[in-house]
Amino acid sequence: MSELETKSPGNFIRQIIDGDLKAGKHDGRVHTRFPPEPNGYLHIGHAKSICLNFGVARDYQSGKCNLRFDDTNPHKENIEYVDAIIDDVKWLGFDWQDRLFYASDYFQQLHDYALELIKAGKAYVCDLTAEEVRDYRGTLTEPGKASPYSNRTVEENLDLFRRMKAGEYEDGTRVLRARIDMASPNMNMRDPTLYRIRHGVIHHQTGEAWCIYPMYDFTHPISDALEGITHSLCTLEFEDHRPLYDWVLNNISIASHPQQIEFSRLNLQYTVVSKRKLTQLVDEGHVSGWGDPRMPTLAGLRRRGYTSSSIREFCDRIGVTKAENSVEMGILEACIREDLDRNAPRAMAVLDPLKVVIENFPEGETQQLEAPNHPKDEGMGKRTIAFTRELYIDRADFREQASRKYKRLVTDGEVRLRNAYVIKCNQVINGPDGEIVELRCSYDAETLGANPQGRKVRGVIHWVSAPEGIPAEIRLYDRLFGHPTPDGDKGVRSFLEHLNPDSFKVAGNAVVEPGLAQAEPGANYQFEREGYFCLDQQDSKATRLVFNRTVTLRDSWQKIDRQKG
RNA sequence: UGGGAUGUAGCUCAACUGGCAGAGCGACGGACUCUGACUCCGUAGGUUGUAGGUUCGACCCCUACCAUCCCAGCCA
Repeated sequence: MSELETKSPGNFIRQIIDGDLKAGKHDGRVHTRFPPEPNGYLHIGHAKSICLNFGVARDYQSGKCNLRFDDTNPHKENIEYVDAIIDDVKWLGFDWQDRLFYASDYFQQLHDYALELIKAGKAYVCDLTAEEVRDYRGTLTEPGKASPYSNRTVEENLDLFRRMKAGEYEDGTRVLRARIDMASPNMNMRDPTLYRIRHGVIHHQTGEAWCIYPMYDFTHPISDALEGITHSLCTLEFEDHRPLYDWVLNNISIASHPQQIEFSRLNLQYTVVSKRKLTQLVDEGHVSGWGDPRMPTLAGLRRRGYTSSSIREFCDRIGVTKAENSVEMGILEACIREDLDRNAPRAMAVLDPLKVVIENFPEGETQQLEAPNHPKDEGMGKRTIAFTRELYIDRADFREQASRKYKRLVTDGEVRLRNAYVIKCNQVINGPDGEIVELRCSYDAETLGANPQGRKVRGVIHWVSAPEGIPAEIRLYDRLFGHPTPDGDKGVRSFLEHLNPDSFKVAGNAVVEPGLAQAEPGANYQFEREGYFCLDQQDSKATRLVFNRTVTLRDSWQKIDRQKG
């Protein structure tokens, strides 16, 4: 039953690889890499890339996938992110074996290749300020003009670059640039920056060994080549960078030449999948952190109760193409529901308790009833639940009067208590404000595991024993944004305006069945008729159980209510 | 008004590379049910962005147009 051994569906990238294999390219090897920058937590969009890269490696004979941190900008990067990313990729179910790398592992080699370019007259040290560089670059419709420093001699460039490295110059005073074509219609080819100076930052891997740091466009192709990557998969915005990727490899003495292939990033409705925006949500305190259960981060989804296999399944279902996309949240939800319906044990929890007194059940007595942990999987075993004279049902499961569509308890009506007896509501007790505070009911002792004689009971509701049940806090999460594309709405100043104020609610007076005291942190349950929940890994304590709602059950009554009421 | 890409069902993707346009999710209707869940059965939904062209035959090839996305960081 290991999903990891199941092949992912085909896509255009796998077709390219198939073709390459048939043509005998790359000595018949397939080697990919997942190259995160450790400047934030991984999100569901990264999961798409991880599943693609590691999935390809898994599905091809002797395929390999490296985990490589693209850590060339110490300003934004952080060891905390490195650790979190490692955890997340592992959790997602993938293994890079002994191939954990850092672009910073190659700083010396990168530097030496830069020297090669300088010696070949293909790179130069430029003294222009950042603004001047921008001016010289031209615009989308006008060509740029050559930097006044682009004609320095090789010797001068070598000397200047050596001194850059030696720390003789301040940040921003000089850069190393490739000499390509200032008139190229592709902006990336207008003498792109290769190295910049960064003093006073401590790199999480290399410490203070370097004060010059290579740019992505220089680092990435070389790192790929050094690792023997065959197919370098990245997102669409790097399409324009491919000529530069190839230029770098074609102009240095490196034999290997991986093939860059671009695919479209994931967009998920009712959330944002952009590290910048997620960082903003965290920094400005709109969420409790990167692992907030409402975040589309892997850490957030995990805490919310999503399983890694459901996320892998999601990635298989959405596919890989080059088309812009906007994936409905329903697909992700369908994946977790499918997983949890099959695998999560059932339990009962009352979120908004309303007291019920079974008048014809003896006071002080507890009857242990038996209930299956899963309605369709006997292998999951049984549990006992306590039935007592006083119990709780959910306030929403009672109405003084209702139409025939309402299949729950009404005054003078009957309803089945799940896994227990049929009860009848005889009397409604109101509080001083007219609020319903208690229901006086009677139970039919003949109805345990049997239908009542001569009459039909229209509904089944869940319940928990009042004296035996355990108080719990149940956190109800909903979509973080109230708009399908919060970052795509031009009618609003900031995507933050679409934050859903109801994305987090707490059912603080919930009561759960006694057996849940033994729940393991992170364990998934279906609370019958409510949804899927997991025991919170961080905040739940033996003295105060905390559950997170992962997702509700599919809800066909909502629309019925909408239609009728 | 430069360059690069992308348009197939509501959404995400298929279509053996020129041979009767399908699937998953969703929607709608029904059956079943001690979860308004699950499961099962059924229905709707397409001028394949548009207009031409090539061909016995075009989602696929050609031309033009339209729409959308990306690119002017010493970010990745």
